[in-house]
Amino acid sequence: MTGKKTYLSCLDSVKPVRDALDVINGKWKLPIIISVGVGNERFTDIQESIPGMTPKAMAKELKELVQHKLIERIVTDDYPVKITYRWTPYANTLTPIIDALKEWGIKHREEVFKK
Amino acid sequence: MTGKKTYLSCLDSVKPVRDALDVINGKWKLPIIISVGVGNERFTDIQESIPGMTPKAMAKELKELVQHKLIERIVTDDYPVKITYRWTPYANTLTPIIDALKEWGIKHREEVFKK
DNA sequence: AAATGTACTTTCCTTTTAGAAACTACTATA
DNA sequence: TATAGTAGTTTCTAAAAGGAAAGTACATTT
Repeated sequence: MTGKKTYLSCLDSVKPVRDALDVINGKWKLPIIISVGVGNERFTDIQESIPGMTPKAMAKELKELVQHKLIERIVTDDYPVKITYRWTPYANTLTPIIDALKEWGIKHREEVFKK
Repeated sequence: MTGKKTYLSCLDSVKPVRDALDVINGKWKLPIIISVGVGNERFTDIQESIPGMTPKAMAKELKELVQHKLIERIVTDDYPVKITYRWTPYANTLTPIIDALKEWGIKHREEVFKK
């Protein structure tokens, strides 16, 4: 008898969820996306809009988001070179995730306080 | 003049999202929740249903999920003591997040391959 | 000339995290 | 008696992450 593999497969769900987490996991990526989403475009603005985030963390996370084509870095070659960050159209596909997390977070806070 | 704070506030969204991430962030927490959700109840079954997860990682993540009351640990005192893990009712509130991540993950994989 | 703003990078250092492998303790089974 | 299953823990080590502070390079403003 093959006495192994008694568990139920859940890879149909686990694999795509992990694919998603590989892109948006971490403390800062979604906050950065949110901040850019509300209209912050400059490095310093984005960074200051998220309490506790250092420029080092910003630079690293932002690079990964640009690589994943969720945010684009735009260099405007005016005399003082201006750099702005914007949502790509692809970033819009994240709104259901952001909304679900936001809603859950609000309810979870209530849940924790009422206990 | 107050020449500071040129950024737009996004804390209304960032704070709850961070509250949510504090609970479900990490590589293994949602996979574990999914695995228990489909019916895996035993430590070894859950662990083996998620490729790459070591028992050490399992034990750590599972403890945190129990602390956050998303999963309960049930000790059945039969002659060989039996330990099972189950979803709490509260875990059900995560399904919108899991669904959103799963759907996005599926589409993202298509997106990556087509390029 | 000095100070300020912008967008980062670099350094230093400490704390976490991650993975492999072995180990424990108990029970049941061959 | 030896092996296997269950639910983890322990040890070791290497890699990664995290935070504070200062630095860079260039341009504008005062």
